[in-house]
Amino acid sequence: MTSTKDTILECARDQYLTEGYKGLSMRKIAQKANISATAIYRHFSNKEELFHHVVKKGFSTYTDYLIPAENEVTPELRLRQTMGNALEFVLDHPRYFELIFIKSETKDELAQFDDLRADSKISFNLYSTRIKECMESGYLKEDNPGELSALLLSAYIGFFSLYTSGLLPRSPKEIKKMYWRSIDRLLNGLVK
Amino acid sequence: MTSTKDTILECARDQYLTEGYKGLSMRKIAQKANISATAIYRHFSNKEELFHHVVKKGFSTYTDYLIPAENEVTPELRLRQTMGNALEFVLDHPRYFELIFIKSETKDELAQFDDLRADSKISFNLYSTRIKECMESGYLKEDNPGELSALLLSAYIGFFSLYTSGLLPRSPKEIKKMYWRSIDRLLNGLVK
Amino acid sequence: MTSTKDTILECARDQYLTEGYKGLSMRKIAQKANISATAIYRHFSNKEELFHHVVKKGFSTYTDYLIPAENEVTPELRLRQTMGNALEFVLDHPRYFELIFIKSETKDELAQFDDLRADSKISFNLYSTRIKECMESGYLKEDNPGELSALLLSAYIGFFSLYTSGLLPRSPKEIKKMYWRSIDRLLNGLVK
Amino acid sequence: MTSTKDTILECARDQYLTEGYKGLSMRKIAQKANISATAIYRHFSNKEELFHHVVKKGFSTYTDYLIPAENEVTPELRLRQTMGNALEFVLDHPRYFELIFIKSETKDELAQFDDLRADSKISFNLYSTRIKECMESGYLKEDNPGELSALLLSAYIGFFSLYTSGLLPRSPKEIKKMYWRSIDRLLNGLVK
DNA sequence: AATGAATGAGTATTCATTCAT
DNA sequence: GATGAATGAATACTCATTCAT
Repeated sequence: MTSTKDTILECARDQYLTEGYKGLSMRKIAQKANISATAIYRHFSNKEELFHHVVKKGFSTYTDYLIPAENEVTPELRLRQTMGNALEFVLDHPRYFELIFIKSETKDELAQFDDLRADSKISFNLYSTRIKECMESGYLKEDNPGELSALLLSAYIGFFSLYTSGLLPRSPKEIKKMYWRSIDRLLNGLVK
Repeated sequence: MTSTKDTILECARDQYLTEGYKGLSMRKIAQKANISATAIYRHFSNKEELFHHVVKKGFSTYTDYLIPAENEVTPELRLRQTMGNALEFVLDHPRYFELIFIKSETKDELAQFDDLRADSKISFNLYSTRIKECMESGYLKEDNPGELSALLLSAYIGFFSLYTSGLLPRSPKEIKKMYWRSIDRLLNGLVK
Repeated sequence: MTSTKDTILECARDQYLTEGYKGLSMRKIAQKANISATAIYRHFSNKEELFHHVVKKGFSTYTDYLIPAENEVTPELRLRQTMGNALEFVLDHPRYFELIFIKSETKDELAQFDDLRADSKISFNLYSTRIKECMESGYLKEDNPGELSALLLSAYIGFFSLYTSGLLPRSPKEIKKMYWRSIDRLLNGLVK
Repeated sequence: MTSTKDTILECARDQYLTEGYKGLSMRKIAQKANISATAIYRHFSNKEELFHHVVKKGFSTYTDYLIPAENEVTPELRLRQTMGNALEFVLDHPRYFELIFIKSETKDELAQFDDLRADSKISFNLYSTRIKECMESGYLKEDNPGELSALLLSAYIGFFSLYTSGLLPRSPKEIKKMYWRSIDRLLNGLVK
């Protein structure tokens, strides 16, 4: 019951997620979607726009992972749950992680799109909000919340950048433990 | 007196550093090097091998930045100097930074090459060595040196990944200050 | 109150007049007419037929310029007014001029259509009529009216072919003067 | 023994001469030349440049027809021979005639190229020279030689524009006679 | 009377690579 | 060591047109 437009989008995402940007060709997408190459242009005016939608989908998927953490009962738990959800996201969708956080290949194009930059800020703000709460509740020391968010996000991105590069243990079990140990080391200097 | 091989390598590097991966075509490299496109094949069996050498050059450049930190007189200074040199590296050669740390576009190919993974480990070990020293000297708490290196490297990579994505302040002056404040926050929980 | 068919025709004409033949695509016409591309096929069986109508419109526009010259009071004045009106036509509608007189791009198709050839003859006959009058009135020497029409028309077409090619002065003022001087030179050998 | 470059050029010319501009596609040219479509790019950097060469060839062919008229013994004969050679040119190469004189389809591109405009002027100057001679020798009345050239050229272009449009007699014999009669009418008003 | 979806053939161009010289 | 010629596959994209609704 999915529309052709959605099918194209999914195929483009899969294509990107498995083959990377250079594997993202209109022809290949069409082939996967079982339509003619030109039919794509009925739904997306060009490759750029199509990819744009793929990226947007990546951001919304990421946000969908983070948001439920708001249901936890204390600021500290909300912060830790946010980090845990971010962990799940990258393990579930490593290519999406690359797409929205690494994306060196598309940075130039993305730079121009205000909506994508806005999407970027959303995750940033989710971290900020969690951190502000933790400062207000007395769990974390008073500090610049923006810079602290940047630090936490940096550690997250860098950690899984190393992971996707194959420089850290591959096993999900091990990497999860190592992730949490790293978080603890980090928070260690930030708590009151 | 540079050999043709070196000229090709330099041109490929420049091409990559200015135009990114999609600008790295044999023809364009040859044009820059003032030779015929096919002449490249005398020196490199194909594009992959050529790019491989470019990446290797990136790693050695990075290592060349880090190593002089060994001349500092105390473990703590050596650690801080290492981090400072890493900062200089990314500001001097943002494309090389991307190439060797972000490189999502080439990760698949790189994954197969043991020598590149070895190069990756070298910088890792430089961090490890600095950190071990600091533990021995009593500056840092006893901990797993490898995981601590990973954390420091993660923060570094993630921080400048955000920077090259345009999500952090652009001015070198500001970003340097913010970098050091982040390092301090990080070390804060790690020192004795 | 214009019908869709007329709207399409006008848009096709505008498109042709501003963008030339290569800009005359069904999609672009439809876009301008604010209808779907396929809706055109309700009114014209294909592109060829649509273009055919555009050309017809060009001819009738041209004829509309020429005819009022009949109101002048003497044969000589009617002849000169005809030439003056032809001048105004080409300055007002250079693309129409090309379309109906130059039209090398569509000649093959046009060659088959009797109605268009008939339209072509109309302007020819307008000239012939004027010239016959001038012979009867004694203004022009006795000669073959058809061949004289062809000569006058040739000079007209060729003159503005050079003009639209940029080989003659561009300014309307200058080109008008030059046009009349050329006419005088021509008539000089034809008058009694 | 013709080089591939020449072969391509000839095929492109033939293609244009028989199919017109819209038939001038790189693929079709390559097919005619029995090479791969991409091989063309070894010799011409793009379609525009290739077409540019075709046009140049058209101009030089035209000039090659006109120049021998210089061998005639009197100014009047040289003028008439020039006109006769121009006649032969258009009957031998009607498509070249269109290409260089009608060419509404390529006017935009040609407008930018100084060398082509220079080529255009050459034929113009050949006429001018002939006309100046005839004024000096007393065959023609004193007048503006440039404008007279334009008039003669206009008549020539317009006449054969009508001819290629099918509005004049098709038979070479008839059209030649009609051409000369028209020339005589024209010169009639210009001679002393 | 009109639409949206889709198609197949076509466009110019770029690419890494091979081969004979 | 190096070149010029050539290739086949690929690229994004446009076009006129058909068809079911």
